[in-house]
Amino acid sequence: MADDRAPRQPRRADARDNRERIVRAARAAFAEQGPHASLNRIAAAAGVGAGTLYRHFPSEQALLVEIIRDDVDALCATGRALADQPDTADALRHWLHAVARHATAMRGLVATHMAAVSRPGTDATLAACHDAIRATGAALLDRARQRGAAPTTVDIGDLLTLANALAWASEQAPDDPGLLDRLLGIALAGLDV
Amino acid sequence: MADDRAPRQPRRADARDNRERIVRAARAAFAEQGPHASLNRIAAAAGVGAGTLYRHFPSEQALLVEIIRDDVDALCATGRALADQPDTADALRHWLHAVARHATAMRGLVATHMAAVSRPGTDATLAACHDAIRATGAALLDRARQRGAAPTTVDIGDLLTLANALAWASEQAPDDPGLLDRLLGIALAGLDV
DNA sequence: TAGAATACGGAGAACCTCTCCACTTGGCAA
DNA sequence: TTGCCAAGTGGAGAGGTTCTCCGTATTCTA
Repeated sequence: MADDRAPRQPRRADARDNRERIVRAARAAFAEQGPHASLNRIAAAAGVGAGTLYRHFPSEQALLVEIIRDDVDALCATGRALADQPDTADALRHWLHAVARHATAMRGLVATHMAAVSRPGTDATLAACHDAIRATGAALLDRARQRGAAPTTVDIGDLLTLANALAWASEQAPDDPGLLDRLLGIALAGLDV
Repeated sequence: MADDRAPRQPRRADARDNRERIVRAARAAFAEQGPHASLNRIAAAAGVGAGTLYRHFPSEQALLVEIIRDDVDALCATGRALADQPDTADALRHWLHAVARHATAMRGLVATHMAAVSRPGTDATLAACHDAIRATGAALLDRARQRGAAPTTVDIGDLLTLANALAWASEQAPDDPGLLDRLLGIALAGLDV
């Protein structure tokens, strides 16, 4: 099994450069070919050897984490902005849509994320991303609840899992671009009691 | 790409025997190790060579189809039985639960199924399974609609996709056995308008 | 500028799926 | 019963994958 402790910031300038090129190549490859993009090919595209790629990112998961970190920040910012909206249920619904859309932005990311979160030994950065999303969602859900706009029994973790599941489903049917919105529409219909 | 036309019923007794042993080994392997169970190992466990496995089942998908066919029949029977129930919305809900539970019975099956259905060149038997499930669900949905117990805009295909998506999500979190029911509860809350 | 710390890269180990084809065997016609 | 041949077998191997190892090269620091 791969050792997930790799230096986050290489000391040498050339290494930082390589790391950056690998991330760029990986972003392109994952977006284009999905989760099964070959790490060997990514290394070649970045102009480095396989050993170098694995030195920087000991696993596919580590690479994905690097790629999604920025997106998560944006998602949390969106959530904070929505917290000012008067219609609390609508804000929550909007945000769950955003979460699902974010999840589908990079094919195969949802599955990796979901699989990782529910398993021990998860990458610390990934766990932090997950916590940030969860906290943002919890704030929106609490606010909706204070206005009686959401059943008190619903858990924010479940809502996020739901959004991710629907994102995954819509990934499976790339020919049906409207699917994600339709599924979210059905699933969240019961949210504003 | 594999040629999916393999003889459904071998002429020779020894071949039928081998085929059966392969299916048994595959069922055990998929249930235990999930979708990534090695076909080589399955062949070895069945006591046949890799070539023999591939002669009977040209792809992993073909093997899975063999395994789920019986389950699909049972699912459709359940659907027909539910058609007599007075509470039409509840019947539909019950059946979607059954679909989701069926989907989680064999780890990794959902993903393979979903991926296959939305792609051209799908195995004919798998397509038939899918059609049977869809028809059963459509009957239940129509009946619910006639009593005004479901929004007229909801499509049975979307409901099935939803059920499969939630099944997939619950597969990702094997430590949380109640997840599937909770997610279905949230997602179907808006169904009895 | 020299030495030490750091990073590189590609050969190769160990897996995977799937194909090919020389060989074996079961079932049927005589 | 026997012998033929279509049907079936199995494992070597092609070509892919992930990931490791370690001799070599480069950068940083004192």
